[in-house]
Amino acid sequence: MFLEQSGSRIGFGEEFKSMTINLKQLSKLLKLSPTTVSRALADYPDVSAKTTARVKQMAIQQGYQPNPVARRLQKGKTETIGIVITPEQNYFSDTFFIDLLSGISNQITRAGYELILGVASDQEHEMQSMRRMVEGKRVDGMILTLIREQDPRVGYLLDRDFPFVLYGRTRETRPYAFVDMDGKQAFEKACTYLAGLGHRRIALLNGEPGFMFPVGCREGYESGLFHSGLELDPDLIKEWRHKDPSQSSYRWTLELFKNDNPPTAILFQTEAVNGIFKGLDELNLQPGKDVALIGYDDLEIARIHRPSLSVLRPQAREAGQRVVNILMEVIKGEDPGKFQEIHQVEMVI
Amino acid sequence: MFLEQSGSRIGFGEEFKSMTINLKQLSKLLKLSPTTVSRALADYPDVSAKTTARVKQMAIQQGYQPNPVARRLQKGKTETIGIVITPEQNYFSDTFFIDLLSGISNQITRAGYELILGVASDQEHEMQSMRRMVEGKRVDGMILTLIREQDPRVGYLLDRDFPFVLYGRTRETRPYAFVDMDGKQAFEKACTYLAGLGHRRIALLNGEPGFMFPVGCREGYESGLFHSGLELDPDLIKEWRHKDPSQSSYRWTLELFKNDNPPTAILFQTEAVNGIFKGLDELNLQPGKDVALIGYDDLEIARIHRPSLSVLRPQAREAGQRVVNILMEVIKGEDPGKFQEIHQVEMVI
DNA sequence: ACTTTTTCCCAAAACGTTTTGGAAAAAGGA
DNA sequence: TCCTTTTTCCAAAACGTTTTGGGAAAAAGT
Repeated sequence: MFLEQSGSRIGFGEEFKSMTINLKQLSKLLKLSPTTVSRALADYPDVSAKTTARVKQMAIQQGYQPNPVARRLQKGKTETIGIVITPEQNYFSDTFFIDLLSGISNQITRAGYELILGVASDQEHEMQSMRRMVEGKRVDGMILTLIREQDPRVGYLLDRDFPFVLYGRTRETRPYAFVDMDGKQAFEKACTYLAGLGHRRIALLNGEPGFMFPVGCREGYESGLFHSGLELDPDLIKEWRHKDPSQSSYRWTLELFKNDNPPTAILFQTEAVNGIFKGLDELNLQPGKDVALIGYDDLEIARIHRPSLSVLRPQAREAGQRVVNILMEVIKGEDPGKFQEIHQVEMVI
Repeated sequence: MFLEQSGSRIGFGEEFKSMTINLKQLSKLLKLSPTTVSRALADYPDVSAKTTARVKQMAIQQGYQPNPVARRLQKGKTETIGIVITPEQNYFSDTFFIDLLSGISNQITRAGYELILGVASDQEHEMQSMRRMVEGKRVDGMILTLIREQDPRVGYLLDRDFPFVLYGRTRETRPYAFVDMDGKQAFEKACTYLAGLGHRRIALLNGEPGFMFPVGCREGYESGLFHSGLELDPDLIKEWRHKDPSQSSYRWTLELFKNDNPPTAILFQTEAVNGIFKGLDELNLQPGKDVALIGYDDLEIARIHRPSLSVLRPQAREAGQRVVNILMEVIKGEDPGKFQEIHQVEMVI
């Protein structure tokens, strides 16, 4: 008996392949019209509770899954969201971006949507990839990250009234939806904290101008200095370049300590971390001991250097989920201007 | 005159939105049947050269793009490839994975296909995400990365004869398509190189068992030792864990130097790099000077520590392109067993 | 001039859903 | 009993392509 049962496993592969049941086939099995079956599965009230139950049971038993392509055609939606990333900018230097992506992806799946990914080597290809998605009717909405102060993508999408949400902000007068981290508040908090510890020479190793995020960071830094009664010294502000974050931040670190009155603390973003460590190493300065460091992002390197390093930790996963929820509303036709969120950033000492 | 022309820019936004021309509308414009227009655009020989040209010109002028959803329904293909990544394993610690992804994405776009991305938090969700894609008829093929020795994903896909290609290898007797890096040869080369420099105590900080890649690395390491006439010392082989590559490799680094006869060189993969540096730092050992290091992957940290560090650099981008090309063949019905490629890895001193 | 071939085009069907606009049957109200 | 309302179902159309299976006109062959 038992042997026979397990013997039935022979030819299993074939069974798997035939598991793609049609709506029509399913309705034939149930002796109902495709219409009724479709409506039963969608819980329409105009099909009796009894048949609804019967239909659903059979659907499960037969492993029926509606063909998404057919549904999309009929519904006139792609049920798809697009995102384009660029490798030249070190998106992936830490868990931060993958956390964001994780939040985005999971929420999209929960909505029954798909996430399609483009990888572009530069700004031009980035635009090209996005246009393919938008003009090729491949997505219902776009998610934009790593936003520049002047970002042509935003104007492009606004011009054709195409749904999108920014992770970040840009300089644009027309209303648009975004979720942003409060870099200003984070850097202000960090700066004030360091001043409270007695630091009088606090450096900022900031991101490249042109991108929006460093703007807020600098504002927060300056505000933090001001509220702590410290003077701003332009020599303590350096900007690493996106092309080579490590190299440039390494050089700027060395530069900072050529100063007659060198810094005792450095504020920075993720991308600069390796360069700074290399620089300090070369100068025989102990991070966290000779120089206090606070970085923006849940830095792996911070974790392993714990407890010598504090971090400003954005809730990337939650932000990603919000971005998707907002995008769904915008796709439904809600006014994008209603969705402008600035999330607080936690400081972990 | 000119003023009038530029005046026509008013209401441009509306024009953009109406730019979605239909095949039917296009054919009406051309006074042709949709059939002919469709066939003209697809370069069928049974439509005259003259009309083909006329159709194409009008298509461009009107910005016509065939609706991909409709095409997919008719063709019975999704024109979509799926990939699932998991954040817990540090995919993104270096440019390596983004390079691979970049190669994959670009080649997929070139084929007119789409790449849909799943992000799974663990092995179970990884499987779940893949099943959604496969059983939900959302993709024509899958790409698998970070392969385990025993990988349930491979069995699953083989069972239902679903097209897929591995980046990596697994233990499976049935034939399947893969592109793999020759980790064995790479580590053998590196080990031999170090021995040639006079190193007699070479350590291996290897990946977690359970994954396939470290298996080859270890084979190469042992083979390299053997051919250099060096004896294998089990105390010089440590394995970092995927859960916390930095922490575990940091601890193992310290452990390695507690040895009465400590190593003078370390071989490792990307993920261990931060832990090793932290460990060496704590031991006051200069990387590249007191201890020779060779890492697998085009490590950013290696680049900034240049020239103190050598690397084994996989051609990730090219590999990604190959994976896609192979997958396309498999989708067409080619025998997957024909496509089993092992790519050489370059050593950069 | 008549047949045969070639060239060029098209109407209709199909892909698998969902939505629209009823229609039949059952129930309720007088 | 007859009319109205409610319940429950369904046929047909639609979404925008591509493919199938011709068919008419023009060109070529005899």
